[in-house]
Amino acid sequence: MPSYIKKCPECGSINLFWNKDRGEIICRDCGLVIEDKMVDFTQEWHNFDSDSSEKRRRAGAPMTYTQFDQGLGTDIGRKADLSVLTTKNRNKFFRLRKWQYRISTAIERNLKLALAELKRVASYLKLPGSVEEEAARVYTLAVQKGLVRGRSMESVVAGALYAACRRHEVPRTLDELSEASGIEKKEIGRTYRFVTRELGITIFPSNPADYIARFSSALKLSAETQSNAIEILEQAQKAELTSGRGPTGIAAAALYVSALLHGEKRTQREVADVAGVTEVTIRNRYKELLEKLKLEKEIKKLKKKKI
DNA sequence: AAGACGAAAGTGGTTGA
DNA sequence: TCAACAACTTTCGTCTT
Repeated sequence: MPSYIKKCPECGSINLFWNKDRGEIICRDCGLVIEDKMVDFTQEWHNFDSDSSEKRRRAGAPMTYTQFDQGLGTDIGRKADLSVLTTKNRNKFFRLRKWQYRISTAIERNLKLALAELKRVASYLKLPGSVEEEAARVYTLAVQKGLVRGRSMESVVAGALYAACRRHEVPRTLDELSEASGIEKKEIGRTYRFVTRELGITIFPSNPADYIARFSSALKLSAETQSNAIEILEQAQKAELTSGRGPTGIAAAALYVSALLHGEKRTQREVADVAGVTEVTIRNRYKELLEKLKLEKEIKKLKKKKI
């Protein structure tokens, strides 16, 4: 314990605890971290939760993936009878072992960095643990296939997360991923497509209904409006208005109509912002919805009532 | 004054030769 | 590999409330 620290500046307690591994000095009474001199490379892993079991899980999952890697790869052993080999073959043997060592440590190092980044982005987006794990798995596979080469680690992480979100039906838009990871939208899209294609991951086109809940709460709309929006979406799907169109645009338009019908009017601008599309797109989808779903009457009725 | 609407031109991605 | 194409965006002017 450094001598210049005598008591906790927060509560005055002298009951201090020095965690040498972490380089922290912690007050046992109020929990304040008084000193953390040591550079802590595991920082992000702890920043976002206080729960200790969570901490362990965070550290645990990546290790299983690195173990998993060991399980797949075959180690070049040390106990072979080298005397039966020719000099040439013996040199080859040593060379191979050296290379394997280099490659496996490189992969591990990359994984550690990448998974820390993945945690950071995932918790920024408040993604559930299952998605995070899936993304970690996808990323690990990508590393093993050498898909990261020539691409930035961060963009592959973002792509893996995007894929995991889609698979678990908790889609985030590319814009959100982009904001969280600091990678350009098109770059994420590109690595996403590349990685899923190379790994043979098939992903169904995302369902507009998956977006409704999130957009709806962002706009502070009622539950009825939300469920009605989903009904509108189902009708739209039957009328084949959804194929080929951006799911976010459709979701936004359905929500916009539903809000109108429930007297919770939001401007096109507001809806467009949370959905990450433009007003124009909402207008186009909105127009189609009105035409095909016979909703004009209802809208007109509403207008008359107000006048 | 703000929102809604629509036209026109531009962008990035997919598809089919 | 390139051009055609559809969806979407941006921009801007006009109409409505």
